[in-house]
Parts: sequence; C-alpha cells; structure tokens
Amino acid sequence: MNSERYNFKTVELKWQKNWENNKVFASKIDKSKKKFYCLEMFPYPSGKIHMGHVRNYTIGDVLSRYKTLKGFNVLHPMGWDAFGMPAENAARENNLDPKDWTNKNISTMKEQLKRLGLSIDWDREISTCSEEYYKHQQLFFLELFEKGLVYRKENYVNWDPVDQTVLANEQVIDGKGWRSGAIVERKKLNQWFFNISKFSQELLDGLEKLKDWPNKVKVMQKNWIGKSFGCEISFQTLGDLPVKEIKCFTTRPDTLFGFSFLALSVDHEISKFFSKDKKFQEFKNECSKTGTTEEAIAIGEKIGFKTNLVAINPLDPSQKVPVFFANFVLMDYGFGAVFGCPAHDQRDFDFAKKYGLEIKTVVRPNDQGDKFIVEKEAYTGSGVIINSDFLNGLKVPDESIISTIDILEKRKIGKKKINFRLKDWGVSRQRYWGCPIPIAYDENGQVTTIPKKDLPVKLPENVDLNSKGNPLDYKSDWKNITIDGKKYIRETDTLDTFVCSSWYYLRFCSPSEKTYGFKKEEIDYWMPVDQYIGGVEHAILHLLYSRFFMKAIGYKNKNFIFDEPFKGLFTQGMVCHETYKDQNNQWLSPDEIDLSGNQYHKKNDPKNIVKVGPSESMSKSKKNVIDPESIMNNYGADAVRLFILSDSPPEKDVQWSEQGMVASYKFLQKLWILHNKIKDKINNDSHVESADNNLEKFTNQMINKITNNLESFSYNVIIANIYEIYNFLIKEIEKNISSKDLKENYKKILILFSPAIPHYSHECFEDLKFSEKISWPEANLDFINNEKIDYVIQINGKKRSILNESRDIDEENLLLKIKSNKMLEKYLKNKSIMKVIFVKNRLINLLINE
RNA sequence: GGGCGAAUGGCGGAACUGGUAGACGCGUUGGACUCAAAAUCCAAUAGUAGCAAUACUGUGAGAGUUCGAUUCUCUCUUUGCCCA
Repeated sequence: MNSERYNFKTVELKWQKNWENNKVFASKIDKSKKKFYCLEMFPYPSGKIHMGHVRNYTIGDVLSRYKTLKGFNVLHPMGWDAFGMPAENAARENNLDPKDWTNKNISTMKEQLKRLGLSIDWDREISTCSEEYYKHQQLFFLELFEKGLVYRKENYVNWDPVDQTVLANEQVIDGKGWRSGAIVERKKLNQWFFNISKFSQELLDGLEKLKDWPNKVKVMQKNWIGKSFGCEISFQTLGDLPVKEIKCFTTRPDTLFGFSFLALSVDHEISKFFSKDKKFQEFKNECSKTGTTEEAIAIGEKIGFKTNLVAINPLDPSQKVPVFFANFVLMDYGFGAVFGCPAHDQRDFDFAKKYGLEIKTVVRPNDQGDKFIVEKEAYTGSGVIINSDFLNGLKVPDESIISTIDILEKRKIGKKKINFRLKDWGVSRQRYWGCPIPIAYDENGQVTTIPKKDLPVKLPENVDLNSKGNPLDYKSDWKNITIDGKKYIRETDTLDTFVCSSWYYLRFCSPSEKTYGFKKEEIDYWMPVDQYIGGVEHAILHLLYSRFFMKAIGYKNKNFIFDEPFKGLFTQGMVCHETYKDQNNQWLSPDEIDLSGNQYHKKNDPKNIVKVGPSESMSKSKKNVIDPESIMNNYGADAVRLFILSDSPPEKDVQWSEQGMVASYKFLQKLWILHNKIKDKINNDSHVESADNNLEKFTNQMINKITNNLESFSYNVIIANIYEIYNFLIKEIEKNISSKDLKENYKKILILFSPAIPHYSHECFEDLKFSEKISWPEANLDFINNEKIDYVIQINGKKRSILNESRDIDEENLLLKIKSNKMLEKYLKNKSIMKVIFVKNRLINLLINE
C-alpha cells in the first residue's frame, strides 16, 4: 500500500500548471449552454493579498467550479483596481514611479492568487491603470457629457490646506487631514459631476427587482437615496432688501403654526446682498470650519446670522418671524432654506434656545392632553395637532401632512414635492494617479472636449510627485495643448477611482476589444453578472455607482438592453484575529508572542506578559494580520481553502485560528490515507458482493445535502459534510464492499469534494485512473427516501422513544407497534389515550390523561 | 436618536416549510502505542441526580399562540452593523 504522505507542494503545483497550460478556465461564448457570470470584487494592488482576499476569492471559486460541473458556461475573470492614492503615496515615499510600483504589486499578487488554485480565466485580466482600459473610460465620459449627464459646478469640498488637496470624507478624521493632520476646511472648487440624482427614482425602483441581493444592502441604498415626501412653501417677506418671497422645502408642513424663524444657507442667493457686509463674511468663514458631512452638522454648534428680513406665516399672516442665515442649512438640500419649528425639530430647538426665539407646541403625543408643552427637547413623535386653528385634531404624521399639503395647494401657497437625499457624484480628484479627464479649457476658461480621435489622453510620465497639490498642475508640457491650431489647457483633475470600478464588469466580457469598452454581442451573452461577491463595505458607493453607470450608458441608447449590472449579490464577512499588546501598550503581531502555560508573553522576554484583546478585523495598524503566503507555504492552498470555508457561514465574520488551520491540514493527510485504502480495495477486487447498499444510500444523501448547501451558500456546512463523508467511509471501508460499488460511489464523492479542495480531488481522481468527463452527480432520491424511518414517539408532547418503522406506515399500525413496545408500556399502562397527533413519516404525539 | 440584524455547550457553529436541539470542527478529559514525549489511534464530552437503565432542566429574560416553539407574535435585556 502506498503510505506516502500527501505532498501538497508537488500536487498543487502540478494541477495549477495543468490548468494553466490547458487553458481549462478560458471562457468563450457558447450559445448552446446556459451562461453563468461569477464575479468577485477585484482587488486594489496594494502589495500582497490578504486573508480577506483569500476568503472572498475562495467563496467565488467554490461557486464557479460548482456551476461549471453543473454544466454552465462559466465566466470567472479577475483584474486590478489599479488607480488610487496609495500608489502615489508609496511612490513618493520610495522615489518610484506609481506605474512601476503598481505593476510590480500586480505580478506578485497574481502569482499568489494562482497559488490559491482559483479557476480564473486569466486571459481576460484587466488593469484599470492601463491605457487600454482608461481610453474607453474617457470615451464613456465624453458620451455622458454629450447626453448631458456630466457637468461642472462649484461645490464645497473637504480641503487640506497643507497638502493642497481635496480629501474624501473618509480621509477626514476628527476634522483633520489623515496624512497632514491639518484642520480640514470647506472650500469651494470647480468640480466635475455625474448627474446620478437624475436617476434617483429609477435607482430606488430598481432595488425591488434585485431579489438575490441581501436585504440589508437594499435598505442601506434606499436610505442613502433618501426619498422624502414633502412640500415646497413660499413665504412672503418684508424688509429693506429687494426680496419678496423665499421658497422652502419641508417634510413637516403640518407644523407650520409652530413657525418661529426662517433659516437660509450661507450660499442662498440672498447672500449676495451681504457680500460687502464684514460681519456676514466673518460668519460665513466661521461656518466653513464645520465639515460638510451631515454628522458634523448635527453635532456641531448651531449658529446664525440675523438679517433684517421678516417672513410671514402663510397660514397666519399676523405672524411675522425673523430670517437668519444658519450653518445647519445646506444649499444642496431643498432650496437651501428651511422654516424653523423649534418644538418639533431638535436642530431648530437648539437654535431657538440660543437666540431666544419662540417655541410653540403644535403636536401632542397621543397619551397627553391639549395642554402639553414642549420644554426640554423637541417632540418629534406621532400624536395629534394642537394650537393650529383649522389643523387641530389631525393625526400626526400621515393624516396631518397630507391634509396640510392639500390645504396649501388649494390656497396656492405650496406644492407637493418629492425630495431625494442622493446628491450628484463629484468625480474630480486633484491627483496624479488616476484616469485623465478628456477636457480642456480655452483662454477664457470655456470648456471643450478632447476629440475622440485623440483618445486616450495619456497620463504623463516623470512627474514631480513631491509638489504640493496636484502634480499634473506643474506638468506644463502636458498641460498646454493645441487643438485645431487653438491653444488650450488640459483639465488636470483625474477621475475618482470609483469610476473605473463602475464598468469593469462590462470590460471583462470583451477585454481586448479595441474600438469600444465592450462588444454588444459579448455583453448580450454574458451580462448581467449572475453572482457578485464582495465585502459589505461597498454596499453603497461602489454598488450604487455601478448601477448608475449602467443606466447612464443605457440612457438615450436603444442598443444597450441592460438595466442592473448584478443579478445576485453576496456580501462576505471579514477575517478577524485576536489582538495583542505588550506591557507598554504597543501592538504585537501573532508571531511576536509565545505561549507559556496559559499566558502569552513577548518572544524572548518571558516577563513581558501580553494582554490579549478582542478579536477584530485584521489590519496592519493593529498588527493582527496573518500572511496568506506563509500559510500557503506551510499548509497548502487546499488546506487554507478548507479552513477559511469551515469555521463560519460565509456572510459572517470568521475568527482566524491557527489550531483550526492545523486541523484542516491534518484532515487532508487523513483523507489521503483513506484514499489509499480505497484505492487498494478498488484495485484488488475480491469479487465480494456488498452486504448492503449503505454506501450507495449514504452517497446519494450526501449528494443531496452538498448540492443544497452549495445552492444556499452554506459553505461551512459543506465542509462539515466532507468530514461526515470521511467519518463514514473510514468505518465503511472495513466492511465487505464490492469494488465496483466502491468505485462508482467514490468517484461521485471526489466530485463533491472538488469545489472546495480542487487540487486534492483532481489528484485522487487521476490517481485512480478515472478518465471520464467529470460532471456534478445527481442524487437518486430513491436512496434518500429510506424504506425505514425513525418515528419520534411523544407522550403529552415529550419525546419518549424513537421507533424505526417502515415508511408510510399509517397511524393505526404505528399505534399497534407502540402498544406492543415494552419500553413504552410504563407510560401507557392504565391510561387512556385522549387524542393522537400523527405526522406522516415523522412523529406521533399521544395525549393521555395523567 | 432612527433603520436593519443577531443572541444555541468551554469555543466556532448545525437544525428542511413549527416536529429527535447541539451535526461538523476546535478545546478538554480518559485510554492505547512509547523508556518518555511529540505525532497518531480509540473513547467520553450541554447541565443536574444516578453504578446504570433513566429522569428532570435547558436555545439571552419574561409572556403568548400551539398537541408540540431555537423557529411564529408581543415586551424587555445585551450586542453588531448602517445612518444621524
């Protein structure tokens, strides 16, 4: 008998070469087969793959391999989200070219992914920083521009005054720039925008169609789009300015009788009358110090600047209230003007307290009388309208809002209006390492597009990355161009990298198409993505932008028949690990510590006891990362795959455990010993007949279980099923089994193993000289529906026994069996059965009187 | 503060449409092998009582529906994520 240990190093390398050389995963259109497009979120080439990638791509690989075995024509590509700031920063620090840095990382990570044994069609590899990719993106930009979906406007941004650059919201930490530490300012800049808000309603409606998306992601997108139903109201104004009317948007017109001030954004058009007012300019500066996020505004102090305008309550002309500019009103919500009702809005309440304004209660809770008064905080709950003349008694919120809008419309004071929270997508980044925007400006600053024949606008090489701000601004030989003999200056902003990832799934369908981003014939076959897999952190931005991009390409374009890019979405959990700190509160990595007894201490320093912190998502800053490469070197790809799948359901976080990893490795060794026993038995046919059909029955049950678990993403249970198969076979192999039965069933079992541990099962398959085409086995249900069934016998609802009786036995016969059973006699002696609940092929419950 | 989810042995987790709670793995304990250890193998492993068969309790807490609830409904506690 062959008792060699399973050598994963040679086996895995052998199969990876085999798959590569034979182009086993190359995909092409085959209209005779059903297609399946499996896509995992492509990685940013940061240097090395991390455990999160291992998990993400293992899950996708299990699915791809399963679908292939099921007979689908599978597209399973991979590429690189290769533009972005880390490359620029790393290049600056190490005096490199971002391109070289990125390409080096790509080749390292590609090798690592190949070592995981992923069933990827590498012929379709794309990189968003290649000209081949971004030239098509520039063309899309121009097409959207022509369709009016791209525009330029001034907008507030988070501005880092030291680094001279715009920061994304997530790069602002406690109001400071993440790299410079400088206090972030609000600054107005001319920026390019995609008109995503034009599709607000469609993006909202589209969510209904996405049946295979996790509900929580749909809810998050729904909240982000933020449709609100309300009313625009015109307020007449009095005062010494040439302003007669101010329009507000409100979701609470029913509280209009609680009106006590009107607040404007500092950018409201009325502000132009204050452009020479020094105090107003000071106030405006003060406002610019609060961030642009909704959270910053909610937490920050509410401040106002009183004008001498007075606004009139349209429902009660005798009521006249002051008009303020206020820092909590944003220009891009509604009309940049809100009416203040302090009693029923906390921000208005804080503001009114500060400036001594009236707080008039107009809603009481259901359990309070009409004398209810708002005192310490705003009341925003449901209830009944009070102190509001003809609105009194209306039920808050639904009835009161609808009725009030009705009244306002009849009196021509207001109009029903739907408002969305979703804002247009600012795509300008003052960065070098991104896709150039194909735009130029003439001497007067007028916009012109770069002619399509001149695309791509290539990123220049040899730029000075140490300059403050955008390096492209200093690249005058690149910046200054001539079009048709006329001088222009290029747009130096580059596109947000989210633009690159908004259409890459289309490019995978036609990765080498020269003239356009994709070929119609190819996307018509492969799209949409049947299963998209990635982290939930992209629930809003990336997934919403991608959905928008599909609608934008399809806008005014009858040739483009798609609407939603991702039919199915799966969000996997994170990979976590315990955290360690030494006595000086410094983070320690897992290989910097040792175990002695039941305590950890710093390596080579037994007195430095290590404090064990909670398990958290692996991150470099906490040093709780495990490097997949060293794990693959020690245990092999199949063992890593086995472990990463086994310990938790894929949608939940998983704890990395060295013990669990070792156990997976050992299991494969045990499985190999079992394999060799089976091989011996198959090859030394002793011509015995199997004593029973246990093996066949078991195999069919497992086919059924594993198939169901694959379909429902219960990949952790599949691993448990593989262990069950081992536990069964290791006992069964000692019995008399015919070699024919063993061969037939074991062949199927190896196929069941192959999505999770492909190298191993291919090796076993070949080792037994099985040569036929491999396809997913079908469960024979005759074996699943056993002829004998364990019936649960309950007496007064308590389980008292289990009787193994024939399938489809009826109540009467089962009762006879129970009555003649000695174990059950004591429960039934001298008792009468009052009622019998009989569930066919499952259980029987006898209700007896005590 | 609002929205969505979660809570099952020492740990990670199973349990189809309400029908045998704890599959599978880790850990622990005992045993075999060994001079010894590691590795490997065998066995036990929710709690309480009992030599045992067995009995009772048990899926965050409390109620409800039901012959029967981890699963459905309500209230509460804790906790995670998203938004504010």
